[in-house]
Amino acid sequence: MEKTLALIGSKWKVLILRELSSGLKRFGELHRGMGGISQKMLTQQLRQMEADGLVRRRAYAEVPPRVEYSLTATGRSLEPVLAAVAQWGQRYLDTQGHPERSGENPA
Amino acid sequence: MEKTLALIGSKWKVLILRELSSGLKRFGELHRGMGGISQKMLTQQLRQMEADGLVRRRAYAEVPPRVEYSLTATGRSLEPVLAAVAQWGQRYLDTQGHPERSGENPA
DNA sequence: CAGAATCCTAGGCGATACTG
DNA sequence: CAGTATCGCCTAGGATTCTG
Repeated sequence: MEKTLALIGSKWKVLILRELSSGLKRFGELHRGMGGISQKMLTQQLRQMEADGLVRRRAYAEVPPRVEYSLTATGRSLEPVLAAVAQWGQRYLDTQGHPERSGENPA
Repeated sequence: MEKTLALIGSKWKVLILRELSSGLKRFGELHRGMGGISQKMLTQQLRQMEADGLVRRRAYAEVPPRVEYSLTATGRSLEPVLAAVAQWGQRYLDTQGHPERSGENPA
């Protein structure tokens, strides 16, 4: 539980997961794909996720460097969980948008 | 999704949720129940969760102050989600065996 | 292009003291 | 007992620069 949170508890990790769930991507692609993250952060998060076995990194020793990232099986196995979280969030926002008078605030 | 993480993304919130899932508790009880949290943090987290509609706070204007916390329906609705997360984590630890990630918490 | 190294700042969070 | 207010450390994380 706390372990899981440590693995994906940051917003960046979740965003990376989402980006990569649509398939393999290069570093710059990833970087551009999710505005607002510094490349330092991106690199750092990716490294951790790689160490945690969620992401696979494939580097090609070419002159213009090319590094591709993709989800491992473990990483993909998170999708249902994230979906559950997302669904709950959706419902939460929904509920909060339609407040029902059920006598919520007693005395 | 990000919204949900904002609501429960911290380890403390999750622990509070767990504590309260076993029923209503007083402040000090909560405080003792989950070692390692400062009362400032506890208060702060509780206030946020209250504002987010996850927790209900009931204060009694008595001479020895008594404040009781419990989960709202919304808070309880998180349980399945948290269970899913916990289950995934359990499986992860199982699969990975003993995942010792370096740089996590150097003693 | 991908990333490592450096610098620097806001603020998260713990510890402590005070109050009703 | 259940907070609030204050101080101060520490590190997360952004911006910038350099390299292969």
